[in-house]
Amino acid sequence: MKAENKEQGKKAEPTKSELEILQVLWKHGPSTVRFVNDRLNEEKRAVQYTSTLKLMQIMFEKEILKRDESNMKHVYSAAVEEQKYKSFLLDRFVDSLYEGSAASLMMQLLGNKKASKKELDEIRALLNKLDKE
Amino acid sequence: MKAENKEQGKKAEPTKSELEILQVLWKHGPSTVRFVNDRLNEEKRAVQYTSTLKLMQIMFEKEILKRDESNMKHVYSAAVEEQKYKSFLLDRFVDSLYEGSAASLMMQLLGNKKASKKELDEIRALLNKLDKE
DNA sequence: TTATTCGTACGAAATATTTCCTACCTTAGT
DNA sequence: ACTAAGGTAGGAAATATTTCGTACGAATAA
Repeated sequence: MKAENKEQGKKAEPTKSELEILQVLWKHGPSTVRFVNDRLNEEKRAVQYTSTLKLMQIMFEKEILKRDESNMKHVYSAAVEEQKYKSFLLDRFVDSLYEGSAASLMMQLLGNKKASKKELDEIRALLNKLDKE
Repeated sequence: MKAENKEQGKKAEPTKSELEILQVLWKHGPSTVRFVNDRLNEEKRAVQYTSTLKLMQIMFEKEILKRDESNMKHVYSAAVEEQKYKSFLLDRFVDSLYEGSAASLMMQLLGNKKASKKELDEIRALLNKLDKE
């Protein structure tokens, strides 16, 4: 983290660990460190309580998380909106890998056959909807 | 980098900087460090020659890059295939942000209106093609 | 009241990534 | 032969990220 970011509280690139924490908070809503840590240990990997705490404190300083300090058990929540944030990450991903062409990315996804028939139908429906607008 | 990875030459997560170098090599084919460094300075940001050199040497050790040492000017190339590698990164991206649902990602992309009419048509064509299979 | 439990804060270490300095070698030009 | 230009290698430092140990305060049970 550059000093610039720390001081101005700019949104920085989330690291893998930070993203894991965000996912827990988006999924379960405002949570204590203990809760988040438990979820990480259950769903991801072994990690000490204070490691999770520290990371969440850092994310709070970076303004990626908010927290309610009125109780001893601080309750954290994502300061960034899930959809907006994912859009942002997605755009950056598309830019860095596909030079900004969303279609290229989709082609690749479709080519990967990662989507089920039902999903394909949903996509087609959405395409048609976009067409009419 | 874990010792494990260094010793076994496993493919590790590419960092932002590493990805930039890969992009240059994918785009221009086998290149010298000088060439890659020039492209980075032109297209991305100021960076010293030896920084690029070092990074490419590290990537070589990690087996992300290959190199031809028969001449004094080593010629580097990507050891990973562009499409395969991007697929791999894309899958990981989908897994980490959309719990593996490619359709969710596409919905979001389409919702973002990042695709032009022409691109949408291409996508529809691909969808139809997949349907017939 | 006392001890145990559970919380936060903070510092430091471990790990990873990125950058640059310096040494030295080879090639090309004079 | 000598010098300049440009190459590689490798170490060290700077920066970033992640993890954990320790200190200590607040709540709770005995």
